[in-house]
Amino acid sequence: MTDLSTRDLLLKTASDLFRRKGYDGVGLSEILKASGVPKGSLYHHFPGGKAELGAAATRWIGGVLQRRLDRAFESSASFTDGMVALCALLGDWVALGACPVMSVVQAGDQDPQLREAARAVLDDWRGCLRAHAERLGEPDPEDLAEQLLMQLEGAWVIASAEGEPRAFRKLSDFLQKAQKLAI
Amino acid sequence: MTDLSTRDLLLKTASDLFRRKGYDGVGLSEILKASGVPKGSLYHHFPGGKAELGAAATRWIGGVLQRRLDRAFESSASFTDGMVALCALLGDWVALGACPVMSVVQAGDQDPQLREAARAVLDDWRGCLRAHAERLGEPDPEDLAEQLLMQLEGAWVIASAEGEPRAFRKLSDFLQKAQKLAI
DNA sequence: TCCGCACTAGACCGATTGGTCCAGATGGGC
DNA sequence: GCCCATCTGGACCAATCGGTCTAGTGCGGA
Repeated sequence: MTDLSTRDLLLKTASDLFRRKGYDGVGLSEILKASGVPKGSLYHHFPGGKAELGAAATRWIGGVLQRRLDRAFESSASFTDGMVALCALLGDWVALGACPVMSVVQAGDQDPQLREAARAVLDDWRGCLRAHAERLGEPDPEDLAEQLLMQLEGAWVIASAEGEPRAFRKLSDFLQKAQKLAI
Repeated sequence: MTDLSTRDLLLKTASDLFRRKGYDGVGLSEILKASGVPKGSLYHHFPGGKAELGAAATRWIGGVLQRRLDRAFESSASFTDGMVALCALLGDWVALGACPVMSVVQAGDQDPQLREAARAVLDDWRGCLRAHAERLGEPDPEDLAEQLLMQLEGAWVIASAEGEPRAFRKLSDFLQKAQKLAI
């Protein structure tokens, strides 16, 4: 662990490419070329090869995004405000790629590591949403977190297919409208 | 067009495999072996190769699923009832593979046909939901369709990651709870 | 100074990829 | 009976796949 940079560079490059093209859509050679890291280094840091790299990259980018999620909610006065901020953020990032979970789930058939990494990221995000819902005084934070995770993932799929953040803007509108009705 | 069976067999086999493993996770050889169709026939029916087959298979399975969607709503007294029936159906089908849209969106980088097919399927489904919402007397069918499409896609992603239909059951519960509140 | 370990660098491997090509089978219209 | 178009069957191709292996590099501690 003396050299964080090579390992982290691989994680960042790999997760970028996986999110853009999907796990099976990216070859190791492409990751190596983009990162400038030779093959020997990859197999030194990830002896399990592509599958281990894929699982690690998924968890890594999952953690990065979760920290952004936390920040969005911490600077918001209500849960709805936090969700609106999050939608704006994810909308701006549509061009950077799809949801990291979506990028690896279908490759879970080949290697259980990948499916497990995807599950773990979803669980973390759900727990994170639940905690903020509870903190901001929402009733039934468990169900609210589940429902919003669903809507976020769905918006991400649609936005990726359309290549533009329209779906996230729509979701943002829905949430604000629902809040107005509740007041 | 004398022989529909070979072409249709290819479409069915390909969409099955693509939904299970993703577009880039399936090789042509696997499709050919599973269907028993030789390579020459594939390139006769789909001169554009894998991309054309992928786009056609996506639209084909999209149409099949839309017909099931229609049936679920036609035998329901309210929009919520239709959605609940649809959730049950999709929940039972989780093992059959992910959403066909999700299977090809990320491969849209390689070939625009695939992205366009994914968009077209989403548009069809959205239009279909909107029509049923309107027919069943829902106010603002446009937005309702959009929101439910989002939730369905999100539930599908989560259910695929978890390998079980829990997410669809949750979505079903949410919709029924929301209906009770509105009454 | 020199040893030892963590790491880099990339040549090399067999398997598989998507794609091309053509020889043959088939069948309906003349 | 013949012919042409449609379709099938599969050999063959270069390129790329993920993975292995080993020689070399550089640095920290004894």
